[in-house]
Amino acid sequence: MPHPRQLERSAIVAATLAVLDERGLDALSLHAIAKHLGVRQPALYHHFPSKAALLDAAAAEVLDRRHTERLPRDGETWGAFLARNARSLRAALLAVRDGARLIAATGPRAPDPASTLARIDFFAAQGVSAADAVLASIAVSRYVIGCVLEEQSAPAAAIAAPAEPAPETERLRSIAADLAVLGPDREFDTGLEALIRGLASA
Amino acid sequence: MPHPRQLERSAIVAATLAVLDERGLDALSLHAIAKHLGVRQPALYHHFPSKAALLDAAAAEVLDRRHTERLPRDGETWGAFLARNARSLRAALLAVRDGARLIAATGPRAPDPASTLARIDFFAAQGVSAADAVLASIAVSRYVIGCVLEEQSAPAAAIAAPAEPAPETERLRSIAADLAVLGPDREFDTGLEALIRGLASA
DNA sequence: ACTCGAAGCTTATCACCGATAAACATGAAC
DNA sequence: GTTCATGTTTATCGGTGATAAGCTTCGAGT
Repeated sequence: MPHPRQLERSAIVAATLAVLDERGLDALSLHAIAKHLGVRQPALYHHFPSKAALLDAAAAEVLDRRHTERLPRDGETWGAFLARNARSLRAALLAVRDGARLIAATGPRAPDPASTLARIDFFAAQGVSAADAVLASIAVSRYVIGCVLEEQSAPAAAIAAPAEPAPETERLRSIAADLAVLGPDREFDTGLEALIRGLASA
Repeated sequence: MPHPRQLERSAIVAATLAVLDERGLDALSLHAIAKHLGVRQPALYHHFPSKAALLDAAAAEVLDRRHTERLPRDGETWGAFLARNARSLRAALLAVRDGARLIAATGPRAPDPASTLARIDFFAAQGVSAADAVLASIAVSRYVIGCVLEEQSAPAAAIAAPAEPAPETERLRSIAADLAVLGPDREFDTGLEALIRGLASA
């Protein structure tokens, strides 16, 4: 290594996430990332072959760092595990600006085979077939991504505010207000718990 | 209207969807759309204030045109309606290349108040509160978007194919193969039916 | 019927993006 | 001390969304 290597992959990924939090995914440019590192833009290409590869690494970093609840615990029901796993994934995506879009934009992540098999065995020990276990896991993760995608996209203005206050819309406003007090967490949990409950009664 | 107006909003939207199907969302440029219309790129700005507005219109067009099953039928249970609605939404998104990403990229769509209230009344007639009705609808639509997003993003290579065929991975391959024969529709329906079943047993 | 104004297109151009090529610097290996 | 690969730089390319200014054509007003 002939150079003091002032640039490390991990530093670039960290800078990427910092700029992402500042500017959002749409305004995330290699120029901005390089500037954040005190470096010129083409320097990044010595560590990542393309912007897409850099975003891939950033997405993986978010999941590795924050999506911690990935393994089942002893004595846990598979439903409880799926719920815990889902909430962990959601928290990870919410922790970064445009986190869901970031994960969706990058290619499909491949969980390491060992933990996948551990999951399958964990389900099998409770009488769930491998196919059903994978189907349930997929359904839950897709629900989570769909939820966070909308949570981060919408400006939290539940139902659109129309120009003139017709009597109908007043009723909608009131319903939207009822929804708003529940909060996004409750909103998410309602669907999550329903999904898992339904998977259990298959 | 002083000019023969060779360009109509609807024609522009149609061209946008055509180019989208040819090139995909990432390669969708105003230049390509204009070329498809036999027109120069800045001409589009006389009909849409920005590319985002054009994509908004295109997304709305997809939903208006293809997501047809939006209203409940007489005598239908709310679960059956939600399932029919969800499958219609999924079909609409799948009908266009990158359909889910298109819908996700554009702002939140506001369904017209009348049909929203009709939905709520339909749920109410079966003893479901307005808040629960909206929560259920939101959960289902988010699940659908999450599903189609992954269906259109993944190259259908269920679980990643590793380089060396370790004994573990062979088991995974076999499970993945079992999953693949079920097909994406069955995969989607499994989660959808579970979600609705769970919502019903709240 | 002639003008006039504006709609709708054009050409020209801008700043910015991701990406590549080539030149330059630095430090380790011998 | 020379060599050379590594990692940076500057310069540049094609393409993007967007804006400005000019030209053409029609419809409206008198």
